[in-house]
Amino acid sequence: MLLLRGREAVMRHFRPLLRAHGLSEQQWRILRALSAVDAIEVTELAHDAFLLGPSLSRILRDLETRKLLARKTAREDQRRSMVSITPKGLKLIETVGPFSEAIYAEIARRYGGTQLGELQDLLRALDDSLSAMPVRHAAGAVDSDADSGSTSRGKRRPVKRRAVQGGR
Amino acid sequence: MLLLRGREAVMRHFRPLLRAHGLSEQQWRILRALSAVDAIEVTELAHDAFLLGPSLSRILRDLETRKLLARKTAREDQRRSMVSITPKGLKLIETVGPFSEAIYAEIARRYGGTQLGELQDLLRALDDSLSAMPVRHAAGAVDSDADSGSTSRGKRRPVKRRAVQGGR
DNA sequence: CCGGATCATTTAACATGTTAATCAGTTCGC
DNA sequence: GCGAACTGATTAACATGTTAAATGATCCGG
Repeated sequence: MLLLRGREAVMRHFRPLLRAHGLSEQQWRILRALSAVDAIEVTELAHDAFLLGPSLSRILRDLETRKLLARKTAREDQRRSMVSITPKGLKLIETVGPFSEAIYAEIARRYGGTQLGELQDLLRALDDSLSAMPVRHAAGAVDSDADSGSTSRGKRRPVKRRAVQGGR
Repeated sequence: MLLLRGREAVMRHFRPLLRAHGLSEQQWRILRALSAVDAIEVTELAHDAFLLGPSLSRILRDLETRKLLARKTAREDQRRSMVSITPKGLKLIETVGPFSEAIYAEIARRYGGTQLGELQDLLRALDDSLSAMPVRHAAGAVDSDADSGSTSRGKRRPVKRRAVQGGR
């Protein structure tokens, strides 16, 4: 909960800037990630921008339409699609970047550089600790009621398919 | 970004448990908040569970249908709606709670109680620092292109209505 | 009173999060 | 080579996030 509140407290200061340039946080993360490389696969980009495939897929479609990035399928493996930022996208980054950095600097100034560094260290350590921790699968949970509602989660009708993925 | 990753690292361990009992994170936060009070107004609940009104409104509708909570409009002010948890909701909390606490304890054990405490302190301090910081409104941004896309944000057509709300 | 302002909540509309399913391209065993 | 299995990306379906608008109730100044 504190993590959620902390993130919101930070983003509250960046959102107006991004919004004024027609960007969402996610779109900004994508363009930033792209600006650091020449070209990148979609899966790798999803990792870098911390987005799930479906979200990324939709946003790429939009940003491609807006000509902020370009895609071309890799020649050696036609499943892969290589994404790269366009000059127009780069220009946008260069326009917004300084303002973003100014906000970041102001946050660091208010919060204190030392604390900010400590916080980052602790967050990285948290990530490391928990990535090594196995996820418990809640065996034996009963869930006697999850289907009595009208729009609750987990209500998709099970399609009764085998768990394997072959047979497309 | 680190805040986002940190939160995801934590929630990854809770989600399977909640899911097995037919609950989303948000629904869990709502029930937890309700279990701590007798009855509460929607706006106050939104604050406690850190949700925006519209999200809360939808989820309340669902949880009410599932009989995990109940609503009744306040007699002194019919705009206000008082929300309270039902016995069924309480029972669910009591069922899931111990497992949730076990997961939390395991996280604390792996990460270290001292670090966890420090992290919490730093997050609270961050929240405090930034809540006192004014939000800059990005005056002068040009946004020459935000409307060239097909599904980008901020593209709702302005309805050209007066800003006042009277006249019903 | 009464009509405009304000307040609490919900609805609307669209973007994103999330899981499952689909689709197309590739790999591998035979 | 060919078909089953696998992989990368997208689509589908639904929940939630987010901003604006609508709705109904209360307040308040004349």
